[in-house]
Amino acid sequence: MTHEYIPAEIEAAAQDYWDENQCFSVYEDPEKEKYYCLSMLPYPSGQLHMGHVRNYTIGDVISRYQRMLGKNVLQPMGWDAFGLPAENAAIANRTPPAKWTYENIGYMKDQLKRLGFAYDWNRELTTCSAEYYKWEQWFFNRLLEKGLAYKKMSVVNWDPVEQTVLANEQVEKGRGWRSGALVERREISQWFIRITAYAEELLNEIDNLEGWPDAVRTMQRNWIGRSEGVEFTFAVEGEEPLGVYTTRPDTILGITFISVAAEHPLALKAATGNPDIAAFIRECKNANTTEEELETMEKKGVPLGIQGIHPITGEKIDIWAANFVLMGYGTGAVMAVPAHDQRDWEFARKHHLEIRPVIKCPDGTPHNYDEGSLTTKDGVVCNSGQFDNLNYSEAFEAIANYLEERNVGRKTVNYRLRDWGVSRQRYWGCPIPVVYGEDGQPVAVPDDQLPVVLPEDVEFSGVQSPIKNDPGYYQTSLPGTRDPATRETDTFDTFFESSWYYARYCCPGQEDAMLDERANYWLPVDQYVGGIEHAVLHLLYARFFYKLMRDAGMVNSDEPFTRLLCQGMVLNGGVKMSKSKGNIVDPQEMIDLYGADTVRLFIMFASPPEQAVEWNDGAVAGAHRFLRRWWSFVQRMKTTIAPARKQLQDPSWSRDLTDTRARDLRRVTHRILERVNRDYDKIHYNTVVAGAMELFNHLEKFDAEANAHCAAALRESVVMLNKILSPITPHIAHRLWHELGEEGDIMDARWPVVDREALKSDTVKLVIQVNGKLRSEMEVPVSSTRKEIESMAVRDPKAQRFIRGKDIRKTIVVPGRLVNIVV
RNA sequence: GCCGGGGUGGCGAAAUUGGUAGACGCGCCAGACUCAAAAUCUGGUUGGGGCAACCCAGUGUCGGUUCGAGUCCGACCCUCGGUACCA
Repeated sequence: MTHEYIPAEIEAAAQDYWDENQCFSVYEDPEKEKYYCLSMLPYPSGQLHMGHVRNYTIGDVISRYQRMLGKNVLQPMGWDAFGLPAENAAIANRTPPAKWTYENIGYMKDQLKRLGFAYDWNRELTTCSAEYYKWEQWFFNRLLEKGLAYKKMSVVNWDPVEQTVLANEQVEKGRGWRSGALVERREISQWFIRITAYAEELLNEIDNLEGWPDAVRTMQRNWIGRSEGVEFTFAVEGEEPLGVYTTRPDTILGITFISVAAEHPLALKAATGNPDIAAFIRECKNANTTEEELETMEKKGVPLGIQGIHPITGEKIDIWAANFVLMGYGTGAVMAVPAHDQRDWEFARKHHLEIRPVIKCPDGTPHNYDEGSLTTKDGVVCNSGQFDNLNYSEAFEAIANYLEERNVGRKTVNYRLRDWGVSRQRYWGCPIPVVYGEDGQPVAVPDDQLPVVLPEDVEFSGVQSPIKNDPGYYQTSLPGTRDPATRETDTFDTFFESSWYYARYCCPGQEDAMLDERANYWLPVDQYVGGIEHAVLHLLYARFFYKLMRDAGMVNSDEPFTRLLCQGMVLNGGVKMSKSKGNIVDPQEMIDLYGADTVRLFIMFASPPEQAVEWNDGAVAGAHRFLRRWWSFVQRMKTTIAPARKQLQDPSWSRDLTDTRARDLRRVTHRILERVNRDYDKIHYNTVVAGAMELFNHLEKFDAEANAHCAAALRESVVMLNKILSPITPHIAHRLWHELGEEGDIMDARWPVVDREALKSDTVKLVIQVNGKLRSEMEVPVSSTRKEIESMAVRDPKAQRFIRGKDIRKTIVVPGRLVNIVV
């Protein structure tokens, strides 16, 4: 059997062909409609995992489909090469991060090639190369010039044993994951990018992102968290006034205490003469910095013995230090209204603080806080003097105006979004291009001295960043002088690299600029594909960065990603594949065993792209079985259907097709095609594959040898099915295309179009329901009127059994679907 | 805690978005081929009842709207993603 299905041979041959003919290299062609399909670039962790395979197969199917629709398709690939895992590997293997990273890239690139992805490899980029990050440093200088980059104190996880900053991921139950030491909150000076200056635009433009999943749009809206409220101050004797922000000014008369962060100046000052407060502040340092931790930990506090003066009543309100308030988020102080806020209520109950209701219960019942009958929703104000009986918006206005007139407050818009902290105290990242003079003031490294190159040949044995201990790196001079200076040894957050890589793909080889005019041919990205875990951070930073580039005149659209698809995870045994769970299925083994087409087919078939997919060895074998059957079917039939090739080139070939069997096959084929095309457009590839299998089941049962009409009909279906499968299983499709004697390459073939004539049928099947329950079905002429359908349904013998002896109250006819008789 | 998803046969899922619940595949059962097994092919396969035609129940739980609900509304349970230094 020379015509056995041997994927290894077929796939290697197809890949060589694509490589040699540069089939996926694309150029700007103003004559053609462009389509930019982008998959999130991988972190080069060592090997591809199934999540990558799924992500990139989805992107590849989209790209190949769009190409067959006649578009000029760009699909690039690159490496998100900076990051923490390289440092961990360096410690574990005593390999410098750069070496480890480049080796991984080499291996993973080979794996990607073996999966047959239609990438334009000429545009490959690696974010840890100085050619790439040079432009990041250059752009940072532009942000400095505009005042969009600045320094401020900010909290980090400090490991007192290793004397280093830990990522949240490196903190386990409050302890450093290697040292086991209790982690401390520590404030250090860090670089920030002013994303809050773009908060309004980032929020408003979410409305225009119609090609994005609603879930992501909602999450981004909530993350930005625009609120309208009032900001006002409490006078504090001998101190600066204490500012707070609230969205509930209607409850201001219910304030019974104020909480400030443990790091707040008022707390620190109070601690000097009070060991209890000092101890509490020390205790607060032993906490993680995550929001989750902040919100779920036990709420603790101590009174500072100082009071703020209520701006309306003039009452003295006790100020507490609390562990759930963080310095640096807002003012570091919050007002507390325990009668109408769950957290404040719990805190007040614990510390026996006054609970003063100022909003009437909705049903008029009295407040009973021992039972916890808490009104947290807005309502009618009470116990608030002149503001009594106002509703929420009236009270909001009246109280805001009151504070504004007395110059102690004002209405304001607030965002939950905080500025983007980009400093990382790590080695394996892009150096922040700044030096510090002897006065400690930061000075930008001039453009002509960029890039500031990260030394790659380093000893990395401990957890400390090697460049922080390397005078050869950090000792320098102030630009344009001989004055000694010290380099910034922090590096950028790796989200910096992934915020603009999609634009750089458009400008391969450009050494003199960050981007050039080619970017505006390809951008914005038409379809972005990646994991839902990036719903907020990466996708928000990338949107922000794009607007920064727009305002720097480098791109001329407002949003980087027109459509977004978030693929689900790959699970095994109901949980995510991971090393720690020991449930990893190695894509390489699967490719070796079955071939890339089988792996691609399985992963597209098993689940809709947005949903989690469960790995199933048996189903993979099933996908392979299908390809083998399809392959041998074509081998068996290709001679029979060969003579019809010329005939099918005439667009009106089917007009003379009189054989009923041939016409039936065409009806089935085009009905399935109609569904398949719809599903391709909607990126429902699991049902595309189901449709392909269904069509194939029909073809296998079809007798093509009956006559020439049947042979022609089968040829149409076979060629069509090969096209339908080709974006998903491109190698076998490429080969069979040639075996079928078709011209050119299938990747440039025209996508099949539904023949409306072929769909036509004389009759239609209708379901008969009685009281909404299925009781019978009937075949009626398509031309039947509503009346005719009703009377046929009522006379139907099976339906009669449920109608007889009862009054027909009404009859509902849904054309083409059903009749429901209500008795 | 907060924000956002998801719960449908033994399993992955489908259902033209309010109109036949379970397409397609996996698994399983039976049969064919074989000395036998594997592979392959054919048929069956939501559960319960019935010789059968058929009947009843059924889409996480409870309630509601509707001629009709997996789909819409309300409450709840479980689970997954994110939570600003994992990427």
